[in-house]
Amino acid sequence: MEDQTKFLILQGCKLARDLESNLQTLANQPQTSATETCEAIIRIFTSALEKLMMNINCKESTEGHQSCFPRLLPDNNWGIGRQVGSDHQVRAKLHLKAEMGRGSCDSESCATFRGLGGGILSMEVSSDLNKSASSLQRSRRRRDEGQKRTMKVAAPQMGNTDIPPDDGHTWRKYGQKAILGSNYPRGYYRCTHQKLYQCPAKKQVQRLDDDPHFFEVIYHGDHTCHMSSTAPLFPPPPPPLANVIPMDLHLCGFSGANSTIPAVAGSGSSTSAARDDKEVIDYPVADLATAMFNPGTSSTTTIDMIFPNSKEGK
DNA sequence: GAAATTTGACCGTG
DNA sequence: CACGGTCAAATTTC
Repeated sequence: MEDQTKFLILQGCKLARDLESNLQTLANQPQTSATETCEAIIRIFTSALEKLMMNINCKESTEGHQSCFPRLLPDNNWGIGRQVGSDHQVRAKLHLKAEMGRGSCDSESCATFRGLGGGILSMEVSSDLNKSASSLQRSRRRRDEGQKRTMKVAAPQMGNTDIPPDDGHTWRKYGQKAILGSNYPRGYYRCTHQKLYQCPAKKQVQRLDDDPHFFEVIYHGDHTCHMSSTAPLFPPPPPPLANVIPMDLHLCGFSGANSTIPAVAGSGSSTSAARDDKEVIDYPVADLATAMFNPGTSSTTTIDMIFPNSKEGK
């Protein structure tokens, strides 16, 4: 069993122990607290199971890379990803396949959880450090050094549906391109504070061809501008062991710099602690935050928990 | 008037 | 040479 899988299982066990120890407390709280914690546990164990299954499939089939990826995106009632088909998605898929093809699947971190309230449905972390240095020399383009994180984000169904949900940072659009084979243009954003703080963070946002309700958001580089934020949206490149869970935990980053829901993020010490201490998992908070940013997404479970009457009146 | 966005051009990579 | 990432001038928004 690979380290990441062990890590997932251990995290699940820890969360279960926490639930056990806090059961009396939770019993006196709204039922959603226990429910969400249970869901978080299920999510973690499901991810562990997926990774275990993925390993089996990867080892069973020499061209089994193809069987790896779809298992990461099970089409179950948790509403997570689907098979992808458009060109750019195929490219992303091929990228992942290539990465996964190097030995076992743990050469990359790839994790998909339930919709987390309809927000990020899947996430892929990849490092391009292995690219040849010769391709990084000139000033323009192909400067892919550093981490690349791909997220699938549900588009808001209210308000401006043309932009993905706020991720807690301020971005400045510097370009837009029509992408061959895609129906929707790709937007290029960099951190607003790029000049002031030499913040290298960038992101690309593109609506998915086969599911316009979702965006593919690709992040490049980490924020070095932590102006009003107590912690970066994404931590420094995590050690391989910590790639899966912590990255999802940084959904808490949605309550970062310019968050509109500080109260939620600050409702417990676990959110900020999670950034520094990977022992702490706070999926419910992430769920809450994401759900609040995505009030009308396909995964209504969490939002329904928060606002039982949310279905009506929208 | 500053900041953000738009958009055509430029340029590197494959 | 096509494609895609970035630049930068023009335009819009606040």
